[in-house]
Amino acid sequence: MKPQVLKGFRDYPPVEQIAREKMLGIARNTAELMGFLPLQTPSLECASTLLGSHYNEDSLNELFGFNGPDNVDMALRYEFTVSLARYIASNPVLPLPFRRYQYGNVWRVDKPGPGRFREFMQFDIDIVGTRNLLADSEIIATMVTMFNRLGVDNFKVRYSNRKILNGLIEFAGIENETGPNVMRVIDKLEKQGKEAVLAELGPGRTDRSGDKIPGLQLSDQQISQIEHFLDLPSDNDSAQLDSARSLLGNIEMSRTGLDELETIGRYLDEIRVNRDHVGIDLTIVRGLGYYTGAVFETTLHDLSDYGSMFSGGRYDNLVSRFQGTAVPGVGASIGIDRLLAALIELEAIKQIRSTSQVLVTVMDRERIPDYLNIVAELRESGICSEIYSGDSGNLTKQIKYADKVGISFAVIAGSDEFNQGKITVKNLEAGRSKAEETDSRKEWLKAEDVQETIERAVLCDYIRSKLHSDG
RNA sequence: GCCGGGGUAGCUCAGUUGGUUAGAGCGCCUGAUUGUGGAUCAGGAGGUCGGCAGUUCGACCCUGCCCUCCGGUACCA
Repeated sequence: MKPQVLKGFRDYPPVEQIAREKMLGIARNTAELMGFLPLQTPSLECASTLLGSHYNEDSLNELFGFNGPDNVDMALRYEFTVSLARYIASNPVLPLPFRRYQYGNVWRVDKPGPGRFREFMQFDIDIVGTRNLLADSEIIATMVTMFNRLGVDNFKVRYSNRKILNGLIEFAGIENETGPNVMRVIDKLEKQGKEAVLAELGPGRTDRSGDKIPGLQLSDQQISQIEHFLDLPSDNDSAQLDSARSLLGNIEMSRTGLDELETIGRYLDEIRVNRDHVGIDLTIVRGLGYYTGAVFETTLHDLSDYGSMFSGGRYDNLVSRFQGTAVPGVGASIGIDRLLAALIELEAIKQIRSTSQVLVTVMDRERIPDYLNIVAELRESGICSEIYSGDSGNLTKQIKYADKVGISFAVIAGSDEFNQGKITVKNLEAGRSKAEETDSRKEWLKAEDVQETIERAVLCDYIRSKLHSDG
């Protein structure tokens, strides 16, 4: 049968997975540096837990659900927030606020697109059980710290507050149930442009492929009020606050949102977040319906077409489904694979093909015990290494293998070396650069520095020093 | 979901206005070199032309349906 992977799923080859693990390690360390606790929850949850009040045919089709063992309806999680809510509801003695991070795969039955899959990894940080804006500020500070530690410099976390726009919607006389749709449409501003957004607020539009997109049918006056808001100056934070206040200052809800933005900004200064990396952007709304306060997105200036790398916001009705009383929270989520693609593109992360640094070749099968001893010694001294474990092969084949999989050093020992208590170490990296200098095979094979025969006793020290000098 | 474009060797693609034996580059394997990678040279393997059905004396090519990939767009708890 033909080997195939499921639509929307993919393999992560070693070269990618090595980089991914490295990046995840940095993300985990940063989360713990900022005082978040690790939590893992099951991949499968009860269908009723995941869907709650949204349980209907449409939502059921959007996740991987089935009737499982013991006749239980279950589904793969599509995010972590519901599981977090369930965890909190079922652990009433949990000290609040609860600061947790969680990462892992989630699954959605979306149409796969560029960089978009049905199984993908997310990394979430949340602080639940508090309305204090210190929590919002901590989430943003963590986002900034994480990017810094990932080696990214040219980025910005932009934030706003849903209350500002909610106030405007109320003021413009837009019906409550249309509110979320307005948010959803404004969220397209960056991708589709202002004209498309205004058209969708009104009569609708036709997209590039000729498909019709229905509009929200707002009145011209309502649309122009929203347009006015979107046109507010966007340079510095205080200018944005001032102009928004003069436009919406007499709407109480908007005023509250603006005050909150100001407070968060102050906290961010005091917690020493670099001002270059955070800023207010009143056009940030986020498409999802459940945000109630702060909302934020992170873009890389060098890769703005990649979209937001890390985004989230405040939700104040998290756990009500499970225990009646709402638990407020604020959090953010990274799309790990999108970020990895970006880090590779920016060369912020090195692509390494092999975990082994040394291949111990097997030249003489009678000497296998000696070769095994050499690998053991290398490993004991902390050098990642492997013995050539192929079925057969002359030295050519073994060196070729090391070259192809990207191992830097080959240890070679035959009777010449064993009789003299020596060992030969070939530097494949050095050989790679030498190859560019000459076309003559003989010359290349003889090149200095590519290979050295040393005392057997100093093998580990020798390789360690070489690894160091290579960086 | 909707609109559009593709599927020919492991990869990137050429090709045939329907005709006998389907090609290239790269990659892969073997050897020159069984104690040494790259380059070079010599040789070699690899294809039900996405699937099924139809039209035809004859289909990789035409028609229909399906699968799948790509681009756009919608929805997204």
